[in-house]
Amino acid sequence: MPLIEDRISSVNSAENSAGLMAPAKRRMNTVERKRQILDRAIQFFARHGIDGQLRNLTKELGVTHTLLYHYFPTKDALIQEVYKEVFESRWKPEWEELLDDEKLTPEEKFNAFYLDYTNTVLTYDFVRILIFSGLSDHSISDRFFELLRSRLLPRLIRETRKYCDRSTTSKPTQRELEFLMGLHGGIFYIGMRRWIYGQAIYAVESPNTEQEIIRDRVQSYLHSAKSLFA
Amino acid sequence: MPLIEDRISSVNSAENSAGLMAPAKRRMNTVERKRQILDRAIQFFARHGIDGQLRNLTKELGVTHTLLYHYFPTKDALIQEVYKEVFESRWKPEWEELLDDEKLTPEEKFNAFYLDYTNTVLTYDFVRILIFSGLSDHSISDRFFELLRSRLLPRLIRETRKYCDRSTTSKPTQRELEFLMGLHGGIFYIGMRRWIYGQAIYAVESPNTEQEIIRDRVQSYLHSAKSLFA
DNA sequence: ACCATTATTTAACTTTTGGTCAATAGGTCC
DNA sequence: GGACCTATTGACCAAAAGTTAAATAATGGT
Repeated sequence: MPLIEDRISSVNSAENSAGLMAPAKRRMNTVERKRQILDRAIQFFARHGIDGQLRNLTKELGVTHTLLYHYFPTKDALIQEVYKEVFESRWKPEWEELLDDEKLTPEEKFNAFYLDYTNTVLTYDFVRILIFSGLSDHSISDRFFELLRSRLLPRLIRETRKYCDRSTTSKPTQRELEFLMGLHGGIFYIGMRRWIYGQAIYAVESPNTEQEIIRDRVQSYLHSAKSLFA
Repeated sequence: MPLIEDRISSVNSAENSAGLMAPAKRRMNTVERKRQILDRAIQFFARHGIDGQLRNLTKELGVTHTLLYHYFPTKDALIQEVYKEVFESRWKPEWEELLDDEKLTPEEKFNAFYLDYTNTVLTYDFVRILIFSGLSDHSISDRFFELLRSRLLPRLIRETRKYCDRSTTSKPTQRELEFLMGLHGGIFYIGMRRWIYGQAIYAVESPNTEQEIIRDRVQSYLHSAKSLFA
């Protein structure tokens, strides 16, 4: 199944055009090499899925596939580390602080949060790996949604209610949550279109447009919440 | 990578409990068998992805994996037919008629359309296969979005403008389209949560809830469009 | 009942691919 | 420069998985 993005320039081709001088083999120190492998593995598995072949991954690195086993006991272990890395490096605890900030209005919080969320989460690597995980063993997607559910959604609902001048004490209703998921999903869908379906979304080049898109939707969400849950 | 949904009961086990009587082997006629294979293949690849193994697929069918080659020249050909089948069987031309119906208000159209769209497109098979395709060769996702873009979006924008009492002649702006994609993506996200992330969405059992969810979002969308694009 | 047809299976081949292990060689320390 | 450490490789294995070809056995027609 050829990937559509497969214009990957064979990276290991440090092949000196002369074709004579020795490969200039370099020995890396352990931690550095492991880091390098992990970084490449993230991109690689994001692109080809977890069924991507180790030999192809290491080709990009310019080493033999057996070298992987010096750093990771098994392919699955590598993938788990990829998952862990992607997952842990993308979740920002600051989001919670932002949403709890006393000095911001609900609208400002929504805008700031979703703009940052878009730039952090809606990346090629993250979106695709999240979905690959969801399609197979759920190992990241479950963890990610659990954080979303417990840390972010309650705060977002609370801010929504604040915006509507409603009491923030009672438990969020399903209807409120679903309405919020409409906004949230609509924004996540930007990443889907961009990194799964390969659609050119204007906002890639112009952060202004992206900001405008989010602002429109947030405003719509909050405004409608007011009349829906009045 | 074990699938989380793997409680598949081995279907071929028509194994008579006695364990004695002959396998009662049946010869199917060509078209019938091909149909059967294709149907199973859709479910199978939706569940396991296009990397699912032919031997496992045919095990579900109770035949040898080599039998596939009697009906399809190669695995890839089978997958292409699966794609084609899924794609063609799910797109409803009636959607266009519905959106063109003179007797319905924009709001009625949006509600009716997205309710039907949800029930038709947001199925296990379709959502997963669409995404598997998007992750690899884009072979269905491109075609699907092209239809969406050319057949549906212009009509939805037109209805949005009608709702806002605006002229429907000029070309849709990016901002309008993006705002619409917010609604659209939010609804597609329902399918994502359900069939990719494996979240229990309330609406599965209660069509009422689902209808309510959609109605809320559509109303919000139309209402906000009025003020955004006034 | 026999024959031709073809759906289906059996056996086998090939390539791919994760994984092992002993051998090699780059780097560092003395 | 020699010795030691270990990053890196090359040869190899076994299981997995797509594919082929010949053998087998239902089925339908006469």
